[in-house]
Amino acid sequence: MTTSNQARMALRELFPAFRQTELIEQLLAHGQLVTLVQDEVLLHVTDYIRAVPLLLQGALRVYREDELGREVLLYHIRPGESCAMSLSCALQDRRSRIRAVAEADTRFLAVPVELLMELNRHYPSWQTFVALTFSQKFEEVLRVVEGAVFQHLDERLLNYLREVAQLQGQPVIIRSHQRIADDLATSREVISRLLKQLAQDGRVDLARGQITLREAL
DNA sequence: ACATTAATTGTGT
DNA sequence: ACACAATTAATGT
Repeated sequence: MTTSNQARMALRELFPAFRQTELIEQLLAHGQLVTLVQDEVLLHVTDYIRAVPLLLQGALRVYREDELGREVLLYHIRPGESCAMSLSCALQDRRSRIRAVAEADTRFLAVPVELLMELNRHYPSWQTFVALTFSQKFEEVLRVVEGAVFQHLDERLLNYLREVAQLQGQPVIIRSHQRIADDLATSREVISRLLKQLAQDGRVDLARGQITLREAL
């Protein structure tokens, strides 16, 4: 089967940590290939997590959301990576309080939670991968915390724009000021004013619903 | 092509 | 943060 072979190749390439062929075959046998278009919502706050994603292509952004509405961008998941929160939830059989959205057109292998214990028991390279995922995502969350505490908002905004541009592989970001404000947990007016500053400084070009970063990716 | 409406962005307090 | 103005895009006729 072509899709299955493509997935096999992608897994080998992107997850070199999975040494054993048998592990890869297990993942392919029980996992489900999922494709998302840009901005498609993969997971709502109230959802139970039924699978752990292994990213093959594109990117997911993961938010933590509180009781009513306020949300924080936690981290991104790129090809070759997985999601610490879904692993954590699967492990504890708890609800996620998390929202996941496709940052670009995205493809991943969804590994059902029932399989996780099994993988842990039999495959040391899986255990290593899980540990690595936790450590990686922990670092990313720390960076968010650092940013929130130490950095000024204009720097955070620039970093945000750079990250988005990089993830989707082009400097043109189609996104309203409101959306950005939500991602950075601030108000739309503030973002509008900062963006105007950035435009005056020649760092971005602005158009309605669209921001272009004037620097190399 | 024109008018109407909705969405986004700008600005003063 | 809120209120409102101004601008631009989308939609219907």
